[in-house]
Amino acid sequence: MSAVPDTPLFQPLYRQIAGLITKSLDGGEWQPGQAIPSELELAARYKVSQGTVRKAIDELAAANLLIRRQGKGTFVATHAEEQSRFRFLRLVPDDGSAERLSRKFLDCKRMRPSAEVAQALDIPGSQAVLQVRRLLYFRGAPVVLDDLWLPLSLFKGLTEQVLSAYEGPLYGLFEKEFGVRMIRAEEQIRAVAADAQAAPLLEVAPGAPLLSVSRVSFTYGDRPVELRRGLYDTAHHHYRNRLS
Amino acid sequence: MSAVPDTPLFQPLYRQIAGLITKSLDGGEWQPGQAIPSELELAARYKVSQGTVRKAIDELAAANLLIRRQGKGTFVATHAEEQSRFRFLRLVPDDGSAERLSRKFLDCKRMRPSAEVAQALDIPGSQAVLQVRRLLYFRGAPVVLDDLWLPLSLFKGLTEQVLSAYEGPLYGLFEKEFGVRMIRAEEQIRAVAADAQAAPLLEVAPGAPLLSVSRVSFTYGDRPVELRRGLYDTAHHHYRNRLS
DNA sequence: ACGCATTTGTTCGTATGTATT
DNA sequence: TAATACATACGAACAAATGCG
Repeated sequence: MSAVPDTPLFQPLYRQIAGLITKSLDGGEWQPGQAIPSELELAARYKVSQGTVRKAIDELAAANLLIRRQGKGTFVATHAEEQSRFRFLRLVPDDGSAERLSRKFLDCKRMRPSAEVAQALDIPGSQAVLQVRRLLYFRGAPVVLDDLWLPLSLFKGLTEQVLSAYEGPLYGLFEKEFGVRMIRAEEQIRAVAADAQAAPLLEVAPGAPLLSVSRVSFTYGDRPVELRRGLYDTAHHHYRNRLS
Repeated sequence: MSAVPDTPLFQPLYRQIAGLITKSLDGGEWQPGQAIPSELELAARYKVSQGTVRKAIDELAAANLLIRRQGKGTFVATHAEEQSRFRFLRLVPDDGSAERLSRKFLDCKRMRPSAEVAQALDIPGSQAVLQVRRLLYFRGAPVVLDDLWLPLSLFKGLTEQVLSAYEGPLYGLFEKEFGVRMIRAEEQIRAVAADAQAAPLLEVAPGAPLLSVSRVSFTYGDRPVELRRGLYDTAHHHYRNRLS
């Protein structure tokens, strides 16, 4: 007969600390790639033991918000490093070769969001979004056609020139220039037939089977900040996934 | 100029303990669904502190080999529970409804493995395998056509009758009747066109886009024990994936 | 090349809280 | 209510990696 609240009010101390650290990350107190204070410093700051801070950091490291490096410190995760480049891009060539990929931006325009886009981004239909269309090339051949929708309020100043000028992963640009950090995403994958618009861009026959990948990316606090819809030509590549 | 061994010989104590626990799991000392000894008992058995046992169990629980339940004990993970039923089946209906699924076994025969199958299962081409073909129905409509290849040596006595008689997930049958426990899997996903064989079974037009999912499942020690190739009709369902 | 300080990683011990039976 | 088991929290000590002087 005891009341069981849906959202428990009393969290263990280490989880409260994890929440405070997350709030500091969200607030920009520590920048991506930089070290956060040492465990002993944080313990003093929050008036808890080092072990409690350790457990809080363990959680955030498991969620890929932080990266621990023995002897050096604990660092804010970043998309700007080579290591994390394939954390969100799961398409790999069938022969396992490490191809370098290039890209081309086809379009970048502001627009009113469709109902679907507005719902995915959790914004009112009256709030403008930016739509970006791009092609990814593996070894010179087009393999991925991506459409991105971004809330304009978070990405003021993003233009095709800015996109084309930046080297490196898009999420690196987002976190560096706009302070928007992607920390997780949900994808919906299905097989579709290439339509008249996509087929020539991907250089496949109309009706050819393509992988459709819809992704909503989230920042701190599970706030959606990007909707992405990709069409993958999987003739010589596949989407790799690990179940555990 | 110091030698850096590829496989470090000296592992931390908690990881050695995790290895010993895994060996006991592999050896069948504790059965799926059953509780393993308490942390204090294990600490006494291995002559280490409770904290070290905790950290070892933490690792194995994170890898879904064990499940902790406060106040009750730590249990060997099992595929026989409703909760874990969708750990390996990632296909969900677009409308989010919780449909019940049924199935039908079309075939079950022993055969020599193709080169591809033998390589995936890491067995010699001379060692026979079992091939199983089945259909999964969501709400009465065929949605998944699966082919499974299993090493005959591990699944002696598996017949279409045994398969049809068993209620519940296939991996539950495998662990209960054959002592083979799937603990992780690698999938390769692509879009393909329905061929003349698959199209009528899935009740789609020939050439219709289908999701192709190739899976290799592993048991303890990363030993592959199943190859599976599924064709999913994603007209009203999608493959759900979480990136983090 | 060496030693030292710093930081995270490992291990132990103890006490208390919470969930289950 | 009591016993058991996992969960939380603190403290201490040493190991291992790193970087600096």
